[in-house]
Amino acid sequence: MGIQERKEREKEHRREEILNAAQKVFFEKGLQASTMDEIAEAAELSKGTLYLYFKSKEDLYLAVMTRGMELLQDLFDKAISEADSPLDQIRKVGQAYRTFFNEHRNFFRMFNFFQHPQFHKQVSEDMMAICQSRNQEIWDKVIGIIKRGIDQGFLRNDLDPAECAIMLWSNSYGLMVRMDTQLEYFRENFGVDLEKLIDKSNELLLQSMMTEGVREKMALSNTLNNEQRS
Amino acid sequence: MGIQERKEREKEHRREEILNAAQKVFFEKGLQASTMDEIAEAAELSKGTLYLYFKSKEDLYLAVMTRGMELLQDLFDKAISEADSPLDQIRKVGQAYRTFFNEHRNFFRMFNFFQHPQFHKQVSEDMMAICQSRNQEIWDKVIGIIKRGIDQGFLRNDLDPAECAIMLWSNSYGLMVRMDTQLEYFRENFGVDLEKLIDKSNELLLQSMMTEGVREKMALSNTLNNEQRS
Amino acid sequence: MGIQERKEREKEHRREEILNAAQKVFFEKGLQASTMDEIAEAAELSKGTLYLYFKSKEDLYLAVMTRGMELLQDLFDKAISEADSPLDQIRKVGQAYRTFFNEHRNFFRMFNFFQHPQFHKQVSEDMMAICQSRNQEIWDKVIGIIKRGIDQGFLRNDLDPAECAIMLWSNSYGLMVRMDTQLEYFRENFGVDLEKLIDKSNELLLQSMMTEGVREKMALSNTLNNEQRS
Amino acid sequence: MGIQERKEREKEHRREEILNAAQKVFFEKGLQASTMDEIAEAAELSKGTLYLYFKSKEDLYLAVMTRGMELLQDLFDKAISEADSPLDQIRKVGQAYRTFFNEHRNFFRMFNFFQHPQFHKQVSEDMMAICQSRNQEIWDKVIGIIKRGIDQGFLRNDLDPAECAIMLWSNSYGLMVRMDTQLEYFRENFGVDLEKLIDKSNELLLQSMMTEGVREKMALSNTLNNEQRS
DNA sequence: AATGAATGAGGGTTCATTCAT
DNA sequence: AATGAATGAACCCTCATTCAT
Repeated sequence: MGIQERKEREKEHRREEILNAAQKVFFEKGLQASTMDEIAEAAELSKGTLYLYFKSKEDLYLAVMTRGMELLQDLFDKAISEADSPLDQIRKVGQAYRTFFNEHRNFFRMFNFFQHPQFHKQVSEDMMAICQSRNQEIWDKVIGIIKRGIDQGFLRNDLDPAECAIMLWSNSYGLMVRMDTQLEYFRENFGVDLEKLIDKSNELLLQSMMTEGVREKMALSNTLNNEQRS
Repeated sequence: MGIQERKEREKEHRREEILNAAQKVFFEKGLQASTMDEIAEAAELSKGTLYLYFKSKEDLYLAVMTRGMELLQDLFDKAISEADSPLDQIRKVGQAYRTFFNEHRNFFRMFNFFQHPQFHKQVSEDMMAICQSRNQEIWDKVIGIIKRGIDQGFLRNDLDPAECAIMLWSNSYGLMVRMDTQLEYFRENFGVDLEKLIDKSNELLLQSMMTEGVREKMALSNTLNNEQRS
Repeated sequence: MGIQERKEREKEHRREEILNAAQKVFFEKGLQASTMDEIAEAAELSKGTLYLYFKSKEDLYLAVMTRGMELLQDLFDKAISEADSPLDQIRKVGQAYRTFFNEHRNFFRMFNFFQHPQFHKQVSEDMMAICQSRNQEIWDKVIGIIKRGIDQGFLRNDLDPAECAIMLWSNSYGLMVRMDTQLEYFRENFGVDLEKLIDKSNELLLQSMMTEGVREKMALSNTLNNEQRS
Repeated sequence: MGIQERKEREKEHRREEILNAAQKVFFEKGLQASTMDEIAEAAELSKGTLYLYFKSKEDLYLAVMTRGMELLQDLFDKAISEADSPLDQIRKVGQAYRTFFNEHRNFFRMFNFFQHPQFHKQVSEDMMAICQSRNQEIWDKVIGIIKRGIDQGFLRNDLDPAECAIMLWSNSYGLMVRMDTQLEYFRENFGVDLEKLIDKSNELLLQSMMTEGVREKMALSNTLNNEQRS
């Protein structure tokens, strides 16, 4: 048994090494421009070995994407579990998304890239199905939080939870894409700090979704906080 | 003279035909996955002929992108010139962007695609420069409108025009990407109509930027309009 | 009649212009690397027009080579006619060859290039035949001079005129090739002036072919010349 | 270990096979007119395989040239080491060059071809540098021998070793080119045996460079030899 | 399990030549 | 006579994948 287990572990370890190499190369060049040769070299393995662990280049890419999706899900799960109220959950999930964007930019870009319908035609249906299912898990999770926020009276009950989730997400997403591609342009030409703008914009949007009472309570606590600070 | 003119026209016409063919192929497969053979076949011309009109595949791609950028600029220019107030300009430009998204979806996707840093590595610096310069023209135009809106008292003067432009644009953009990729998913699972959500979300955002007076006047006129309709 | 003649002249003139252009391009890049487009552009004519005057790229190349061969023949003919003795003829022809090398280096190289058997396979048999016939005319001429030199007692009658011609020619030729490719190398590393070496070497070789009497007479006249100079 | 060595040998062997195929094709058609397809076919391998062993067509060509240069150098080295006096070295090196010309005619032609300035433009600078450095090694070697011949009193000390080397080499070279291209012409039309002419011409030239004493000693030994023979 | 040699199907681009105008 | 648009056959090189060892 022990031998078999060790072999199992070693195999898993080798798989991870290959994934690390592939991830590095894919991040740099994207799916098409990356070659199996490069990945093999980065993994310090022969090209043939890659095919023992992954059945194609695309399969490798999918495995890397899966890593990223798991990473995002973990961040979200952690945010949710650490928060002490539905409102806090929403905020922390938002922060988690921004963390993902900032600290795993390459995955953020990979996901963006993958969204393009052009891309879909170059990829097997299996891969598409897997990715979409993952994606929907995340959306279901986010919408679930908002729903709880409404049900527990934190957010206005005239709002649709799915719509709120989409608006909050898309608001962040849209600004992140801008930040990823034009951070310097806006800073230099218009003195705009996109990073702060994301925070600000998201908080404003969230407040407009809160019930009257919650908003007032929050304003009060902010005032107190500010007084304490000063 | 007539002969030369006709030849000129025919040549231009042939160029357009090639562009049409290339556009079709690029829309379907993207830059890398499209081949000159496919484009030549779509254009019903020999591959060599393509090179009489465009010096490389990339050049062809750039020409297609340029078409799209001109299209977007024209839509924006038309929107601006037809509007009768800065506020109306902002709204009409927003509508123009949504029109572009709805009626020229493939160009919208192409631009998205082009933004990816991975993509930049596969494209000449010349091409990047041209596209970025176009892009900045558009941003300058949009920010200009908002600035006028503030200067003429329609929008709150405590706001930064560039920040407003970015927020409005990114808000629409984020939702459009969602709509482009998950329209059906949200409609079927949560009954959300993304198209309406874009309108709604944009109008809300815009209102939060207006000065008190303007917002009230608008609310009044809306009431009147609604009464007239009913 | 006058009209036809003028047309004839114009046509000839146009042909010359094309040849000038082709020559320039061929000199720079050689047969294979030169394109009809380049030649057409250099001639400020359309590509199609080239084919009205020459039936192929190769044909054009042949015409340029012919020019060069005529040039060399003219130089030789002039040298021969201006000389006042067989010995002087030989010397002047040698000088003419060196003049050709120095002032029409590109033709010298073209001929060299053309000699390569590899090259022959890429060229029509017609072309080969024409060039070889020209080449033999020149050899016949040179050998003829030497023969006269022997017959009239200037050169040793135990020598074979063809052998002498070959030795003189090849001696110059071998040094010229060296000079063409390694002039700098030998000057910088060994202080050798290849140009002077050609003169010296040729004169030595020629003297070794002279009859005793002629050599003494020449030595005497050189002494006198040197005394006059000093 | 044995396995690795065998693989190493096999790989080397395969490389040689490819080189043999390439050599054959290059000899026939030259660099430009030879295609990788032809070489692959001659090697009975796929085109892709060629690129596992050589990074480009030019690299393959360079490898073939290198073979030739090594061959010539080996011949020269052997000639030098087998000779028992500087004078004998010079003679044996001359013979080695003639052997190279006779037995490796295609390499002789390849080197000629490579000298053409036109050719240089079609070849990478790296390649040029490598070939020139090889070429200079040979020249240095040849000049070195002559220098020793002078220093040890075999050759006249009023002569420059580099000049002598150039004259001897170029004399042979010029006649070889003639022989390569017009052997038949001269034999049939003028009864000249170019092969013997090279020997004779080279020996004459060498004698004119010897010191008086050496020349007399040689003449004497020749007389004796001839008497013994008769 | 791991290797890495071998494959072969393209991919973008070039260019001599033709031909309708 | 002159044009120049169009062709199509190559050419060099790449790379995902396979397979014998």
